[in-house]
Amino acid sequence: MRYNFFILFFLFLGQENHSSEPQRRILKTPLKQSATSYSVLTEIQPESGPLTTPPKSQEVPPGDPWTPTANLKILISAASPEIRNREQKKGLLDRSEIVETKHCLHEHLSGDEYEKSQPSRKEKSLGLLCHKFLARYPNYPSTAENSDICLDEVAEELNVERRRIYDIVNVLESLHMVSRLAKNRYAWYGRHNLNRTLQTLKKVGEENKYTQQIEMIKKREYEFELDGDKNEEMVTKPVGPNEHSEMCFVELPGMEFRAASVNSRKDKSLRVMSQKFVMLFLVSTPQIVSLEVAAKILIGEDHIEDLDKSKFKTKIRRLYDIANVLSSLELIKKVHVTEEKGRKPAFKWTGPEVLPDTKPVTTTTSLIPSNSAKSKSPKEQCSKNLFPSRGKQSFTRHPSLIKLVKTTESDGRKIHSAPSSPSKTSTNNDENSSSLPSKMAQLAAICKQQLEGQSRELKMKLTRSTLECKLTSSDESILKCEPNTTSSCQTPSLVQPLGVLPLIHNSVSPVMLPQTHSAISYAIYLHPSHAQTVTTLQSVPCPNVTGTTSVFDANSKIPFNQMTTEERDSNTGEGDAGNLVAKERQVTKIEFTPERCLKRSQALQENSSIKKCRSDEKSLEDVYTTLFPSGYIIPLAQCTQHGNKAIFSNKEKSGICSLPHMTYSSPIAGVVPVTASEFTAVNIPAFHVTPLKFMVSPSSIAAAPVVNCSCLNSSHSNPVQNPSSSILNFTLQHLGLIPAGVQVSPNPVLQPVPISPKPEHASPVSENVSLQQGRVFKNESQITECDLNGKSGAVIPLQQTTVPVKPKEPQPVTENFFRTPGGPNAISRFASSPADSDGVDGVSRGNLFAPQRKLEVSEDQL
DNA sequence: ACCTCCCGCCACTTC
DNA sequence: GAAGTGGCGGGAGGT
Repeated sequence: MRYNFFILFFLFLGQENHSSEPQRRILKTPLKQSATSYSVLTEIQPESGPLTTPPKSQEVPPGDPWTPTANLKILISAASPEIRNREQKKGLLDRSEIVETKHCLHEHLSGDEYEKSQPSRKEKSLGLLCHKFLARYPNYPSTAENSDICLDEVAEELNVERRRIYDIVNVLESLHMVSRLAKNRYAWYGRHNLNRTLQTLKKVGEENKYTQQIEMIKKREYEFELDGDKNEEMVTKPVGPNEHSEMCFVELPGMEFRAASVNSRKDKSLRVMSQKFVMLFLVSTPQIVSLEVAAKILIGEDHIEDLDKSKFKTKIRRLYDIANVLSSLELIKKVHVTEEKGRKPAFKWTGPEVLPDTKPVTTTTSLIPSNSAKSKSPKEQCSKNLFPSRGKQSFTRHPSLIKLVKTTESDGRKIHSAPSSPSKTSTNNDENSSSLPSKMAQLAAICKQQLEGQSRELKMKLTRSTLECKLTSSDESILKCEPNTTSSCQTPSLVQPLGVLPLIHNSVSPVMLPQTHSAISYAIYLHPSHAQTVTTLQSVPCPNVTGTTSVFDANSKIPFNQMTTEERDSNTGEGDAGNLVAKERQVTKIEFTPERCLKRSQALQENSSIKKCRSDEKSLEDVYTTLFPSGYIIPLAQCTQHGNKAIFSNKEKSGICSLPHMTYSSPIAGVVPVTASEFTAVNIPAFHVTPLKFMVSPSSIAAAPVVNCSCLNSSHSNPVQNPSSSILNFTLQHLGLIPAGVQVSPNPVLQPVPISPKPEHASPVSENVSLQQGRVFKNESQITECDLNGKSGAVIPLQQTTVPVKPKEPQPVTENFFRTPGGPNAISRFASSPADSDGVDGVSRGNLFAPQRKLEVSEDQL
């Protein structure tokens, strides 16, 4: 009997692989293209070897799924339903025969054998089941094909409970790959709608500020690490403006749910979770999301009070379910991020790059986060203005409202809906890869526009605007809120509601304080964790990311540090352009005022052992350099060339840019008071991975353009060339600060030993990382140069907050930052140590204040 | 011990 | 009331 199975299985394989047309016609539902089927089957039966020799189950060591016995198991579990299906239709077998076959199998095998012949747990996984499910249908079904899915049929053919099919279908539904037609029946759309859906999800995710939420969660995790159990509630506490939001299912026009039952459970359903999960990937850079963060965000959005462990576990379970299906769709891939805490499961987006939707009307969802309308902060007001035309903010998902609108639109849209017009959607994202040249051109244009606009703007408002605000100049939509942003940046009295504030900061942002309090200009560096990092790997706040967003376009580059090589590779081309707009937008949302910093600091650190914050403005005056729990106030005048020199030389010594492993330091910093002299004295290995953010005094005009050149940097095609240097010169020339043809050395000090990306190249880190890092350091150099040139601009290590700075006077707070291996004393040791030959150590040592998390991303087979 | 996630109970919804 | 859906969490297989 077992032989019969193998024979039938081969028949099955042959049919699948060749996928003959007659065969397709026989089936009620369209078969997937042979390629896919083949891959699926390959997975099911990969190189199993001599199938002609039926294995004896006893001889096979258990546990190896690809042993002969495993083949048998697979045969039974996977092939049998298919065989039955096909043979049924061919009239060779009927159901009774199948049953009989199974029965015979059972009889022929002993209890133990039969037990072993049963598919293992793995072979019954949802992922594999989903593979089989997907193999039944074409990616892009034609309209001629009958794409109805009968759940009963499928369940029977796949030999699973219908319950499992629901799991799959629900996720597919969230991507609009299927839609429910009626009881027990679904329509298969394949991937026709996928790109639209992803675009929409990305947009909604951005609007929902998932990036910031991720950021906050990571920050809180870090704080939790620092402060122990005390802050547990903070760690799990939902964050962001969406605390009270119940984001609902995002629908596409023409894809509305037809069953009320579905609608009634939408809010909790796997569908919504799935969409949110996908959103997290789409708004993250790199597109890696850990289950933990995802679960927290999803929980946070539901109910703040339901933060017990069981809820969390349940969420994780559901996320696994979703992830399995998404993995089968090849949209995500399982990876692991390794940090100090240990190895954490995460998933990496491997689906199509999702470009910002340029045609909002066609992809506008009928749903928006319900909280949108609730926001009243200036920030939210500003945010509202970003999407005035869409009117989405005015909607909440009320079924009656939505249905009213949809019913009128639906029919018409359905006519044009993707399922019936594959060619239309096929031009979308799936072909994104082919649009790279245009993307690059677009990117270049954007950068150019930015540069020009910024230069102009800089001259006019140099002393008034933050660099971040200026960066927005190229973003049309952001411009609308610029007055707000600008004024808020300058108006210390403008205090952001605490609940919203943390989410506003996408990056550590230097803020120019009006020199009303003292003659000293201050740069305030907010907590890096609010920076754009978001994207990043689970609970691995990356200083690079957090610190540089607005200045060095860290969004697009720093995250590279955290990417796997594969990811970096895939991102280099398409990612930058695609993410640029979003990144810029995020950058422009930064609003800082001293009070905000203080308030925010208070809020964030309230339960923290880090209580260093001087939360009155007086401190700004009285304290040379005032410590902020989440940032620094650094008198620019004190950030002397001297200090920078020390830093740079140190970096130089330490082989700075080396970042061989996926090792990242935490962005969390800023709790250590740092004076200029301290900076000077400190050796900062952390600079290895710490992008700089620098402050520009009103009189300094050279630095700002450099800052604004981040986009240029990002588009720079030559990773070896020092982009910052070129940009610096270009900018200076552009601004008329130096005559054309004159080249300014970024850093005379370092000139003899140009900061070379070589160390980075030597490392496993990709060129992107190297470029990024090289750029960062060059920027530092540039800043130094400006300072040297007598401009009062100063370079302030942004994440230097994460820099190992040993406080002159021991403060309790700082203790928290010396938990990293080596302890407080290690600072001096590290400081005095020569360049770290290995970038990893350098990084680790450098981040004495940060949760020294060694982050490694490994990819697993799901 | 922890990670994964299958499995099926059972509440809710629809027919 | 039966059938369809799907939330949910126990607990077992896998690592």
